[in-house]
Amino acid sequence: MPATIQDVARAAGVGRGTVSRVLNSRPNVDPVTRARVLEAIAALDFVPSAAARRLSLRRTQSIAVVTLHLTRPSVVERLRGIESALVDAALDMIVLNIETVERRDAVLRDVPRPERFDGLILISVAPHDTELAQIRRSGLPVVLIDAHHRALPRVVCDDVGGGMLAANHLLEYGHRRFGFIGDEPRPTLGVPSSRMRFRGVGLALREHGLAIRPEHVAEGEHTREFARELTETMLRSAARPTAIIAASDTKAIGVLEAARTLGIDVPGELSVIGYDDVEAADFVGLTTIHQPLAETGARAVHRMIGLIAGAARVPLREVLPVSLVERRTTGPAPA
Amino acid sequence: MPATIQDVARAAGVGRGTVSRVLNSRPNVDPVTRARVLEAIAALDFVPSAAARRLSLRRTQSIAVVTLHLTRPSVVERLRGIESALVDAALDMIVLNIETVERRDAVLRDVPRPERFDGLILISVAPHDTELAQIRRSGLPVVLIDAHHRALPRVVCDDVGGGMLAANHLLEYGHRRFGFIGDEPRPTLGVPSSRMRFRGVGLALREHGLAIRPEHVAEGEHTREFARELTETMLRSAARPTAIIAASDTKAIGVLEAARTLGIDVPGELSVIGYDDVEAADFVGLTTIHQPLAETGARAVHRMIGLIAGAARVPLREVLPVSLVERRTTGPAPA
DNA sequence: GTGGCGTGTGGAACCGGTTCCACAACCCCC
DNA sequence: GGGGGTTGTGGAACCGGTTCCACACGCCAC
Repeated sequence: MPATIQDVARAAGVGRGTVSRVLNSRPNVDPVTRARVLEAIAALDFVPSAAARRLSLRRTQSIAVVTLHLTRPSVVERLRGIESALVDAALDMIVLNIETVERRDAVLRDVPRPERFDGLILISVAPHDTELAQIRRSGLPVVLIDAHHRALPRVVCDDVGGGMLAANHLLEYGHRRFGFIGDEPRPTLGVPSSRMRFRGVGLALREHGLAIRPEHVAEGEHTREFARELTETMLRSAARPTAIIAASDTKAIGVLEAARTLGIDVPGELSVIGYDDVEAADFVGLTTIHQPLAETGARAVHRMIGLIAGAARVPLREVLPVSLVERRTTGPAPA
Repeated sequence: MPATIQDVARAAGVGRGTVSRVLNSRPNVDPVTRARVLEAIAALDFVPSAAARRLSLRRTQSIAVVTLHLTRPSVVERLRGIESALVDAALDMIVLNIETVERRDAVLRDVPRPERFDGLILISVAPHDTELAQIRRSGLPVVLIDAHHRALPRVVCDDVGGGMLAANHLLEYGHRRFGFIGDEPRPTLGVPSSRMRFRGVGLALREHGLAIRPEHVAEGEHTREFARELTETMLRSAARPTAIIAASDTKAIGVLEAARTLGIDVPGELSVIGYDDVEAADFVGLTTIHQPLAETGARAVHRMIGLIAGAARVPLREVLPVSLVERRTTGPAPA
């Protein structure tokens, strides 16, 4: 049976209020008294009850983190950044994972409860307007990661910039005909970062008076197999692209497989760029866009702590820069 | 400001005790009264405060999950199984990640606190004896996953069986000279599952009157590069093995790289088997051992729920079977 | 009619903290 | 030496649930 604040008070011969003041290092405690209380705390191996604290303070000391597809490497990496930052702040991290639309709706309905959490961090999930209204009513601070909502603080990586980076890298190699393999343009779950990367590519090309042909844009399910199929048809077309930008490494690997089965040499006849820099990208030798994923998590936690402390919600949007990692799947355009 | 049980009691014209009885569907409540209370609950959109509940019940409704290397795919997959099972049981999952020895010790010191958690699930972490004593004193139920401790309930995959499975597969292909690439035999963090897989390999070979040569066993750090280096020296030896079993897919991919740089054909001249069946194994075409990872998580949660309800700690050890996934890196032994 | 029992109910006490109020002790100054 | 301010402290009230006790009421049996 763990000791309570009352036990400590008795042992130190003081009142409960005084022990509480010592615990929270409040002023107006005589140094001698403080020492006696600390001694009693040590002697009894007293640790304040989180439950009682929460009830009394009406703060839970815990943050709900809602993830979409927990098992994706990019999500886990973000989670790691969040966990580490939350530990430093002595906040508990409660993870809620979403894999289906039903669960998404259930989670977003149940989560805005001030008596359960002090704040919400949503990864790749943006609330609908009715959900937002409910969150607002609950008074809970929210920070989005890798998601967009005009009215909520969010930490994102520069998807448009990443698309431009990829395109410019290929343009420098002299490529003129580009292909793009992306996610479904209107995902039922999650956020269209794929679309923003595509926009970045388009912007970079336009600066050179170029454009990507509609038949060289293929969007669909986030699997390797699907990407391979899409790529195979694209590469069989007459004026096939000399460079393909994929919205994820998983897709890029599908692209590489398609090239292999068609006997197209990479990077001799075709350059390929991925996105995410997952572990697999390294050993496949895939050129890709690297994002500071763990850092997005850490930044989001800092924003959250600020919001809990009452800071303003500005700047709403925090954008972290991405970088290009060149490996062995990109090279000069074929003559 | 959310409604409290007092508000409901007033609205329904009953006492707080009655509302509580209705909430917890206790007997001895008049159906008419019950209906009136439920009506009031609905009208006020009342949700009981978790904090107050916890304090009063002296139960936290949350489970601490301690992970070693959260970002490894196998760990995340287990976590997914745990999360899903905990949600079904209306328990919160609080994740604590370990990356360093210091943090390991800090987490194991802080975590056995009954006022914070109702139970502990440790993934790939086993407590020392002094830590175990402290956990025992706290009275918290513990379940280990992928970890061994003679006195604690645990859910593991059949590592020895997995090793045997791999070896038997290669024996059927006529291989006689085997190599093994494993983790450090005495890891500072974590559990020597690598060693148990090695034991399985040894057992299977012995049944055929074979043994693995000491110079064909290389153990070290869990990285691809390291595995590649170890393999290169092993493959340069005179009577090099015709089949290599790696204790993880990451290592196996290092093995494949080594073979490629030395110009050794896989599976023509060398067969390679990994362990884990991570996503990358699929697109590399790696033959590997598949483990029911998410299921270990779910099983652990069920054990935990049983323990919380007061079930006995037997059976202490629960072993889940593994299976072999044959892809393109194994084949008949060279003549 | 009355004693005994079961059922439904209100309300006090409790879980273990925090906060606020009241008050004592002391210092200082006029 | 009395009024006013500061400092340190104890203790009550509170956070919002659960649980237990006491009691009212109805029913049945003797």
